[in-house]
This record gives sequence, C-alpha cells and structure tokens, in this order.
Amino acid sequence: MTKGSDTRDRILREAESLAGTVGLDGLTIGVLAAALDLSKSGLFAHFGSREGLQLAVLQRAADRFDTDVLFPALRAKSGEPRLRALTDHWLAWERTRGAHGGDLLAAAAFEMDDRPGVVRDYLVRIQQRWLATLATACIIAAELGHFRGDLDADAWVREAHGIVLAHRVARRLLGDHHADDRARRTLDELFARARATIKPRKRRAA
Amino acid sequence: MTKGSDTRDRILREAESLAGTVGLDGLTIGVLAAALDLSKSGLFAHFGSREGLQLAVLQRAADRFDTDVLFPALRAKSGEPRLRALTDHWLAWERTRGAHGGDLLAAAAFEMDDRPGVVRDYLVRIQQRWLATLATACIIAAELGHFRGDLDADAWVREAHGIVLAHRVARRLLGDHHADDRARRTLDELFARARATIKPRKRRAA
DNA sequence: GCGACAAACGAACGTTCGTCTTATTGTGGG
DNA sequence: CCCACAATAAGACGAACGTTCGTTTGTCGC
Repeated sequence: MTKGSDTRDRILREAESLAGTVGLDGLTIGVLAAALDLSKSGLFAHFGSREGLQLAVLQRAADRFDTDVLFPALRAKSGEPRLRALTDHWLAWERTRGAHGGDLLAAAAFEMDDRPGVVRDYLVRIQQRWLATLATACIIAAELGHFRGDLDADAWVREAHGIVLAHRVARRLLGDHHADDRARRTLDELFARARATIKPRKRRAA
Repeated sequence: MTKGSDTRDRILREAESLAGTVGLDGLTIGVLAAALDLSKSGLFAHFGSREGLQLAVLQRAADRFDTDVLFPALRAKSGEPRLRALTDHWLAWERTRGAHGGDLLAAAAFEMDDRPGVVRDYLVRIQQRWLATLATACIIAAELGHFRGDLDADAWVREAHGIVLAHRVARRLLGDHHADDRARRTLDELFARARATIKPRKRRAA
C-alpha cells in the first residue's frame, strides 16, 4: 500500500508544479511521465484517465491551500486578526511556489470557466467554499465590533478577491517587483475602510 | 487582395471566438479549419505558423478592444467622465461576447504568464499600454479637480483592474447573475473614494 | 521459497497535432 | 483571352496525444 501511494504522491507533486506553468489543460501524461522517469502506462494506471489526473492535481492543490493558507490562519484570534491572516496567507500563496508553480487554482479558474465537466465543477466548489470562508470570517469580525456593523461582507470579499487577482497579473505577467507590497497596502486600506465606524460625510458638490 | 484578407478575417473572427472557450493555447489549426470548412493547409498558409496564428488572434482581440472600449470612451468628456466610460466599457467587454468568447485577453494573461515567447511579450505590451491609458485618464481627472490631488493613480488603476478580474470569475466561473451590478457598484465606490476632497476623519478607538 | 497481488513497464493502437511540399483553383491586368 | 499570381486544396510527414494491452518486476504473508 505504501509504495503505490508514495509514487502517486510524487506524481502529483510534479504534476502540480508542471501544471503551474503550462496550465491544467496543458498538462500532458507523456511529459509528466518523462519528467519523473516513469512510463506513460505506469503513470496512467494511477488515475485511470487524464481527467482523473487533472482532478487529483486540483484536489492536491486544494489540500495544500488548506494546509498553507486556511489552517495557519485559524490559529489567529477570531475576527479581524484571523481575516487578516487569511488574506495575507492567500497573497503569499502564489509567491511561495515562486519561479515555477504559482497559483494553479486561480489560473484554472480562468482556464476552465467555459469548459463544462467534473474538473470545472470541482473548481467551482472549492472556489465558492473559499470565498464563503472569507465572508464568514468577515461577518464575525463585524459581530465582534472590529468592523462596522452594516458592512457588506460579500462585497468586501469580492474586493479582496480582486486585489489578489490583480496582484497575480502584476507580479507574474507584468513582472512588477513591488506587487507584493502594493497589494498588501491596498489590503490595508480595505481593512481600514471596513473598520471605520463613522461613515465619511459625503459632500454634495454640484 | 480582397479575397485573401477577407477569409483571413473570417478565420480570425472564428479563431477569437473559439479561443475564448478553449484558451489561446487550446486553439488548434485542425479544429479551426474544420469549423470554417477550410483545409488545414489553406488556413495555415495565412499565418505561417501556429504562433503566428495566436499572435494574429491576439492582435485582432486587441484591435477590437480598442474599437469597443477605448475609442467610444474617448468621446466622453475629459476627466472623470472619460475614466468612467473607460471602466464601464471595460466591464461590458466580456459581457458582449457573452455565451461563447469572453475576454480572451484576460484569460490569456493568466494562461501565458509563465510561458516566454513572442505571444507573451505582445500580451504584456498591450496589457501595460491599457493600464497606462487608465492611469493617464486618472491623473487628468485629478488635474481637472474631479479627483483629489493627492490620489495615487496607479493604485487606483490596480483596484479597478482587480474589480474587473473578480467580476469575470464571479460571472463566468461561479455563474453569479448579479456580478455585473455588483461590479458596477464597487466601481461606484471606487470613484466616490477618489472624488472625496475631505479625508474621512479617522477616529482612534482604543 | 512459494503463491498472490500490487506496481511499473514496453509496445502498440488510432487520432490529432503542426508543418511542408506539390498541385489545383480562382481572379484581375494587359 | 490569357497569363501571372494569389488563394486554397490535397496529402503526407514525424511527433505527440490518451488509452489499452500483455508482461515483467517488486513486495509481502504464509
């Protein structure tokens, strides 16, 4: 039992890294097997189909996301500190895999959004679960008085989501070396805005 | 001359639509030729290579972006109105191609960000050009007094970029039917925040 | 050491990929 | 009308694709 699932893990580790650069759909059994010094057929047997492989890769990435982003943040104190930990780890998530790799999940979200199938379905589920987790943490922060009471948690999460996505493009595509700091500062402001208990008086101009 | 560039246009139109669903890298000459009732070789001759085809598709998408997003917005009055027109048309850009299609450029940005080559290079250029255009419009809005003087234009553009990206995921992957309205409202707030000349007094709590 | 079973292999399958060469069609200028 | 040339087609190429097959290797309980 241990030998089989051991190589299966080696396969998935390499597959995730590889899919980070060529995309989940660009991931190919032949190339993957060559990178691991395995035979195509031996590798194939572990997953039964290409789709099975893609699904397993996605599953592994989601697991790693939980252990690297979600669980560590749960150790922070409830409310704003935890939400801050969640977003910080989220932001750091792509950076960790640095050169190769990168956030496979976000890339897949853009890659698969028009291709029905089990892979897409799974992707939708984990994406929704994550956004819901953030929203819950946001609501708790409001209940604890860290955030103002009338805050729209979903809207807040959408903004945070956007910051992370824009950060990825700035960093990975445009090569902005300050992308990390800038995204963190934007998050700072997002938090500050949610914190303010007094609404900024709106001055009517014309 | 007219016959050749005519089918070339037909090819690119179909190619752009097709790449919108299968990705720029999933775009294949055989499938494209079959969809157009053309021979692979006949189609191939127009571009000389697959990379040439990808580049041409990207170029067409960029052109269409200019005519559908940039140029119409330039008819709006300088300053905030024009910036608002730019972001509104930007947001509508994905929606137009609706069912199929979709924003090929944003998808390619996530797809290609780790794959060097002329395609990626071109993508970087048009992406940077667009963000610079927005930043310039933002600065002008500040100079005209529509926005407050100390506004960080680049930071503003990054936030707008994030809103559009998050909108795409919400709409295309998660199937949020209210994504359009919500993104527009978030943009409203982004504009309002840039407009405010009086800084919201920060009240220290503890 | 032997039998059972999981794990990996090598070879081939039919298909599709991008590309190239050669031929056939269509079309506009003299 | 015809000729030059652009536009498209037909077909084949080697390689890679996902998948299946039968076989070999390794590992463990008895």
